Parts: sequence; C-alpha cells; structure tokens
Amino acid sequence: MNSVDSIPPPARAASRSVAASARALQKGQQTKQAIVDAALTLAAQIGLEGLSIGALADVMHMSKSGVFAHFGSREELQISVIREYYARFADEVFFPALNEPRGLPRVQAMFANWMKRVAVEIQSGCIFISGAVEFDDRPGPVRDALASSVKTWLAAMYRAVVQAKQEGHLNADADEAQMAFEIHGLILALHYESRFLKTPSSTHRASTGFDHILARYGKPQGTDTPPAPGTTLPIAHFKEI
Amino acid sequence: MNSVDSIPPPARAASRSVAASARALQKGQQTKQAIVDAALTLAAQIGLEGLSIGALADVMHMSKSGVFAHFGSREELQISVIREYYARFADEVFFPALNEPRGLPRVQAMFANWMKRVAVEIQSGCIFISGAVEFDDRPGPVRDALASSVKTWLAAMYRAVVQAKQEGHLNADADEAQMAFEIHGLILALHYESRFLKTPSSTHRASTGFDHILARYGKPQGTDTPPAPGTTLPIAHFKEI
DNA sequence: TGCAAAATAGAACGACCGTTCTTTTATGCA
DNA sequence: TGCATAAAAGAACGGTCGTTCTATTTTGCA
Repeated sequence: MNSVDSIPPPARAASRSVAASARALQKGQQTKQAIVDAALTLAAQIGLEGLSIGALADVMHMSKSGVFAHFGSREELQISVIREYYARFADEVFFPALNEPRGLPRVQAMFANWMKRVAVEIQSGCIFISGAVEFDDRPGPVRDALASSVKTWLAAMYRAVVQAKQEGHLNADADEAQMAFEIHGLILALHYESRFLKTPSSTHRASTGFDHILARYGKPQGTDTPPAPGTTLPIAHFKEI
Repeated sequence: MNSVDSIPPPARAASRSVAASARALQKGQQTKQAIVDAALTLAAQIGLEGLSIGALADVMHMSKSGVFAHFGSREELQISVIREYYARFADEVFFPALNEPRGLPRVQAMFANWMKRVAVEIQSGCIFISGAVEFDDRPGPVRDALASSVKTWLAAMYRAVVQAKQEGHLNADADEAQMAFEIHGLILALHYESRFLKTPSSTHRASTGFDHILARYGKPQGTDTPPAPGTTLPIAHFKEI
C-alpha cells in the first residue's frame, strides 16, 4: 500500500502542492528540471565525476552561480542526476514489463527492455555502470544513491525470476540468484563490448546468451506442474526489497 | 618466432643497450619504473583520469616537474600505466595457464587465474574495466592503448576456446566466440557485484556460472572423438591475433 | 678527480574547479 | 500596478590541474 511512497523522489516531487506557503515556485522547478535533463545527458557521456557546473552552465546558457543555486552543492546535483536516471530506467525497462504476465514472460520482457536500453546507451553511456566504476571505493551520499538505485533494480529482476519459478516456469531446483547474476553478466558484457570495443555482434551474443540461460533454467518441455498456490500476491512496485 | 617481438613494449624497453650513445641511463629508468608502479597503484584506485601528477609526486616524494620530466605528458604517463598493467595481467593470468595442456584445461586455468586476479582487484580496482568506462567515447592514444591491450587478452582467451574445440573437448557445434562472450560477462558481473555492490556471494556465482558454461559447451561424456589432425601448432604467444 | 650530461627541483603560467557573496533582474500574487 | 520574494548574474576566493622554463643537484664515465 504505502509501497508507492517508498519509491525515490524523482517523479513525485510536485505532489505536495497543497502545502500552502510554497506555491509560487513554478519557474524555478521548471528550469531546475531542465538543468537536470542537461546534466544527465552530460553525465552519461563523461561520467558523474566529469560533470562540471561550468560546462553545465554553458550548455544551459546560464551563469555558474545560477545553476549552482538550484542544488547548493555538486554532490546534490549528482544525486539529482542519479534520481532522474533511475526514474527513466524504471519507466523504460521495469514498468512496461509489468504488462506481461507474471513469470517467464515478464522476465523476458525485462531483459528485452534492458537490452533495448543498452542499445541506446551505446551512444550515450550508462550511469549505473560508469557510476559504479567511479564510486567503487569513494564512500558518501552519491555512492549511496547510486548503489541503492542499482540494488533496487537488480532486486526487481531477481523477484521476477523468483515469480517465474513460483509459476512453474523454471526447474524446481533453479537457483534464482544465480540466474539473475548470469543475466547481469550478459548485460555488462554487451555494454563493454559494444560501447568500448565496438564489437558489432554483441547484441546477438547477449540475446543468444539469454537463450542459453533460459534453456538451462527453464522447465524441460512437457513436464509442467501447476504453480504452487498462495504465490499470487501482486508485486506492488519496483521498489520492494 | 618473431611473435615474441610483437608483444607490446613494457618488459623489453631496455633491450637496445648496445645502441652506443645512450648508456648511462640506469638511475633514470629505475626511478621511472618506480613512478609507474606508484601510478598504477593510484590509477587502479581512482582511475586513469583521476591520476594526477601532483598526487603522484607526493607519493614519490618528488617534485611535480621531476615526475613530469620522465613522461613529457600526462597521456604518456597514462599509457605507461596501461602497459605496466597489461604486462602484469599477462604474467598473472595468461602465462601460467600455458603450463596447462592445450584445450579445456588451459581454458579453465585462464578463467581461474582471471578470477583470482579479480578477487585481488576487489580492493585495488581493474584498469581494463575502469579505463573502458572512462575512455568509452574519448578517442586518442590512451584509448587506443587500452583497447588494444584488452582485445589482445580477449583474443587469447578466444583462441584457447578454439583450441579446446579443436582438441575435441567441446561440442562440434559450439560457438567459440559466444562462449568467450559469456565468460567475459561472468567476470564483469563478478567485478561489478563484488567491488561496487559488495555482494559476498559473487565469487561463488561466477564460478558456478563457469560450470554452467562448461556444461553447455562441453562434450557430453562418453562421446569422445579424436582431435582433428593438423591442429597442433604451438600457440606462440599472448599477442597473436 | 673533473666534467658533460642526466635527473631533479622550484617557481610561475593560464585554465578550470566548486563555492561564497553581493547585486541585479524576473516572477507572480495583493 | 506595486512589491515582496524568488531566480539569475557577476565577480571574486582559494585550490588544483598540466605544462613550461630555468636553476640546481646528482650521476657515471674519462
């Protein structure tokens, strides 16, 4: 129920317009959003660490201090970018997959959407990956925001796999976490080999790899059993776990 | 024969000591090597882009200009670091695997050595991965050096897989490039989840994933055929292809 | 031991960084 | 339309960056 409130801020933000006092802040929020958009584009290319307020001000045709004032610190800007990226990732990869029935079809949709996104990111870059490298061993709020976003998504993927097993779409002895790990590996290899090495066949390799995973963990055909009862709670949201 | 000469410079360098004129350069080369060592340690932690001459000078108890003079530019320093990393990687991962017989044992040794290295790099960082992210879309000599090092290693891995198939250790229809891609994915996922997310089970996940790959591509037991003849040329070196 | 050459130090450069402060401009309700 | 307030600009700060130039020290063979 309140799981909706547990999603990190990005898309909500404007929700407490009833809160009296603060009302005349349209213009501000508007340009702030525009700044975050531009910052995301920039950060995807050169990384969260490479993101500089001066360069951002140039792109926005604003002064450094004008940009700065919206965030109060560079860290806060970086965190805003992470939240924006997270929101877009969820919109493109996670939510559309919920239209597929729970179980293997949903897992397949998640992977397909994920691959579609990486295909785009061959040009633009992926903050979940570049950020992981930049903030490996640099503790602080930026790293925390990044890690929590990534973990949330990986947990969603994991849960989809668990459901697939519950639905009887996987072997009874399938290790869900192992399967999720191997899927993650395919995406990372796809990103590495296509974006950095420019290997043209990477997309095919990744989807073939996914077929192999399905072949391994999927139920051998003809041995269907009915799904275990009591496993039908609706997954409320991306965030859970 | 001359394939030995085709290995990138690092360890050789000192070979043309016969070349008259330049002879009294012991001390210089010596401290240069010490600088590169320190730079590698630094770069592994904060990345090639984060590597600064000032910080390096501090570590070395030298002046900035003293450090700088050995390289002439920051780019040259970065390239030296890449070459050093490449040489160490080859020494730890590739060469020891050559003691294993050609075929599956050698592939397994390569993967095991690779995993051992990543286990160490959970603390120190991996330049092949962080560098890939930093130089994704930043053309230039640094990117070139990095990409060529990575490609050389991945090609060596690929060749080992090809040999395994030639030796009859794999299915007749095994796709070697696909297998190499999936192995690469396991390593990347291991690195990501252990170094960034600190997931403790990642090592187990990666080696289990490798077992799965072997099970898929490996010859079903009892159906052995003799290796195809004429496939016994010694693989001379890391570099080939 | 002397001396040319190599190695290192030191100071300074212009550029960019994030941030702070003050001043000007734009906004949007009374 | 006036006016408090929000938004943006502008200038300046201390700092670090890679690099250059000049001076000093160290090296290693004659």
